[in-house]
Amino acid sequence: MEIPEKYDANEAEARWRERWEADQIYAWDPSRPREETFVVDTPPPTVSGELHIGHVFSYAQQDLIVRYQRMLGRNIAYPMGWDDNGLPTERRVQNVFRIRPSRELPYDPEWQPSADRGPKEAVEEVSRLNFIEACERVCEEDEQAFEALWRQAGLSVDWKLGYRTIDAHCRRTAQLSFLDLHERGQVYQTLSPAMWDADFATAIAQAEVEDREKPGAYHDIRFAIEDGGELLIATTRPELLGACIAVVAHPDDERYQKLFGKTAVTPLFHAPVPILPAAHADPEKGTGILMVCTFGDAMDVEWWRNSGLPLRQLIGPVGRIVPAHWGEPPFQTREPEAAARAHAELEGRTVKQAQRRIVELLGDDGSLVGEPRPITHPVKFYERGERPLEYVPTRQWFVKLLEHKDALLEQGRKITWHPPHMRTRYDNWVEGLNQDWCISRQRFAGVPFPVWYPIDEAGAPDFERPLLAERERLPVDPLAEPPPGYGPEQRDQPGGFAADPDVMDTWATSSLTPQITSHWATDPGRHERLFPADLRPQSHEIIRTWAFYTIVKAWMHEGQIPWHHITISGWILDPERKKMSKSKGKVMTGSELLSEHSTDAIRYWSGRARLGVDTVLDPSVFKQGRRLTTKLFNASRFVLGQLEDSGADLGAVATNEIREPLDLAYVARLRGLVERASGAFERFDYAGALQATEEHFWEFCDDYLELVKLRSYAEQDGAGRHSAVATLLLALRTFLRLFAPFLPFVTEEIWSWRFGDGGARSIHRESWPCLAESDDVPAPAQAESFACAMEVLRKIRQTKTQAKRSLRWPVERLEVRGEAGPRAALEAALSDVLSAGNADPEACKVAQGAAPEGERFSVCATLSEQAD
RNA sequence: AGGCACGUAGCUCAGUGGGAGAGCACUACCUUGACGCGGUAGGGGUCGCCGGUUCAAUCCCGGCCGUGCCUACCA
Repeated sequence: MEIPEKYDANEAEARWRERWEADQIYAWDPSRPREETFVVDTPPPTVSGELHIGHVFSYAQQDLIVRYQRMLGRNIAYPMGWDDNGLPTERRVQNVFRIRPSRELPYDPEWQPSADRGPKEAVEEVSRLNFIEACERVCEEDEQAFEALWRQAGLSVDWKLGYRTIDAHCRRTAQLSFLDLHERGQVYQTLSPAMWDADFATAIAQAEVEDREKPGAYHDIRFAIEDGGELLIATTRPELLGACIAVVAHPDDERYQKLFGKTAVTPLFHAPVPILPAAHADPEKGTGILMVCTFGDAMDVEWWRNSGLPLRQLIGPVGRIVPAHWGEPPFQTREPEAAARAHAELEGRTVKQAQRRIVELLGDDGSLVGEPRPITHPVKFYERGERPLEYVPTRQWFVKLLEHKDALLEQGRKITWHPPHMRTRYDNWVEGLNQDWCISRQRFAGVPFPVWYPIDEAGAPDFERPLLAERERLPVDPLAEPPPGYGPEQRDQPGGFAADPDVMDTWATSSLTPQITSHWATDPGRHERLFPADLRPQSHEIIRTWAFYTIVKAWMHEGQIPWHHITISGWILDPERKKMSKSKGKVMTGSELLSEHSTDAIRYWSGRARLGVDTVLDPSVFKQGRRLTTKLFNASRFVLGQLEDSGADLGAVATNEIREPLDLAYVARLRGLVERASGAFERFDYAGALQATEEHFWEFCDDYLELVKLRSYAEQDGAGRHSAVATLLLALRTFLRLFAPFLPFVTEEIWSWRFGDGGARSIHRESWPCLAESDDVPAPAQAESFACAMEVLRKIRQTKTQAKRSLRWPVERLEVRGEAGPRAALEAALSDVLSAGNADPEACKVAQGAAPEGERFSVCATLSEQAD
């Protein structure tokens, strides 16, 4: 095969991508047994339209491990899924098309989403199904972009194993999971205050909550005490005054002890509320006495639950103040009319607006003492939300977690974490759980609950007796299909049924990715072969969601761990050390960087980064990768060129012809590399393998190649030449395969020239280098020959550089002094040293003598007056 | 506030109980018989600070400082 002079990475990479796809070299073979299989539980990226280099970085790291395993001969099951459920998708669709879903509107088959509607036009309301269609359309476009990126990045995915979390198979799996957990008593429904995002108007789970430091202010508000006197409440949420159900202070707080049992009266609303001791009141904070509202925070919820006091819900599902009938329970008041007047001022306002207004009212009323005192404090947000969470009493489905903490910690310990300290994050999360998993979302684009409720003759749904779908009929859409035993005309009729209107948390589906790939729901035989998976690669911020929930599900359904190993990638940081996905301004897309620097160079950069370690985006590392690629190309060209140019039959040289002392010593080094790189990969330490390989490769080029260059193309076709060529070929075959996971394109290109039969045998299906390949090469008598030869050659080079001569400049006379041991090792390889240094063998003297501290030889090279 | 991790050359990062390293950047030189998308040589670091263990500490232990993340913190 013709060996090109220059390497055109973009051309070669495009060519090999097509070839690999055509040859299906990454296909999983369903006929091979479990023990030969390596199953990857690949992260299904959230199809949200953002494509940045951070994605490429972490997915490339998985691919390194996968490619190593493939070269060990494993049958790889490496799927790629898309997570197109959930709020990120809905939000994008809402913004792109400027539409809002409505539960009331009927489906309009003519309607088409259009991104061209200008920002000035009103937001359009569309039916649930039209909205879902728009979501699917956006996802499909994004999925194509992602797939193109993954292909460009050289991921060795078997695309036939792909899935989308909204496809029928995934919906069936998620619904089956729900039914199974229901049967096992691990899910329950309850009507209680749930953490609520007002913009999305849905409940969310603890795992999706994050704290943000926000400015706020203490407002000191005067409450009357019914027997006379008053107290001062400090609150950051004056707008919840109407929701106040009690006033509490610490039981040991002497300032307030005498008030316990009395009744306070709120300003504006004149509501009588008990003054009670409560352990959670901190005497140091605010005024030491606080109002309990329904609901200001999690503490309020917990305290209310145990108090038996009424629920005065003020904040509605869209984050505005709802109507209230002051004077009627639960809104007891001493002055109904005044309370109603105050409430009218707030009703319909958002929380923020209501706060501003009530502060004015309290000021006018004389109940606000002094000016608000600004503070910053942590406020809980839905991680993708923009308004602080509220607590809204609603009916939600939960998966039991709190009673299983110990078991879940135990499951975590059965999994090998890479790096190990990442398990601590899992442990911290499990230990800190304070709620069960809320899995229902009051949204649209997601997997519906396979549940209906019977409606009694009075028209009220009976939530205690849910009607569950039959397993064989999954997936179902309860909003479109009737439950077993009912007809469609009975929907929402007395004596009929009502569908559960909610969809599941996106994690309720993505926590099943191992079972989705294994076809747990439909194919027990395949499940047996693919579950548990071997590897879960992911990033650290979703340990508490994806890793955690996946462990939960595998344990609840089958008492199993979902995978044996979990690898945690670090983040890519921009030059300001911010996470790439959060970078502001212009960020180069992954595709741009791959084209500019070549995929191999970008993968090299990924491979350099250790698991779990955040990495700054540094183009100098791309450059290093590019340089390595070029060097590999050129060195290979030289080695294989020896075979091409030769009149002699060097194509048949074999390892058993390796006899020269220098070559034997070099093969010994190469064997050390194979052991080191393989050991590193076995520990999932691809970066260690790359580092070892790269170091050895540069040594191979700069030192070994230079030493044997002349011998390898010596005029006479002798044993020395055969030994050199055989060693070069062994080394090249070894390096190419050691680099193949990192640099899949250039290694394949080179492999195809001679070893791969023009690409018919892909390097990616060759076997990983092993010691047996060089077992017929005897151990060197002088193991130090290579090191000694290099030391002398370096000193000759040094002399020439200092004399500002080229490296081929002839050496007229060479004197080497050293001890007997090193001398013997050197002399075994002396002829190679002399030819590499262009020194006259007749004028070379090696003798007994002292060497400088820490070195073996003292070398004196006298350069010729003139070049040859 | 607790936990985990990190702090090594100007930058990005390896590393080990005994010699401080790589790439980039920088300096000088080499016009190359695989490679100028190259090569050779070189300058540059009290390995965050303070203690301890040890014959010996950048590495092990303790404390401190700084950075990042995880968890907690809404009156």
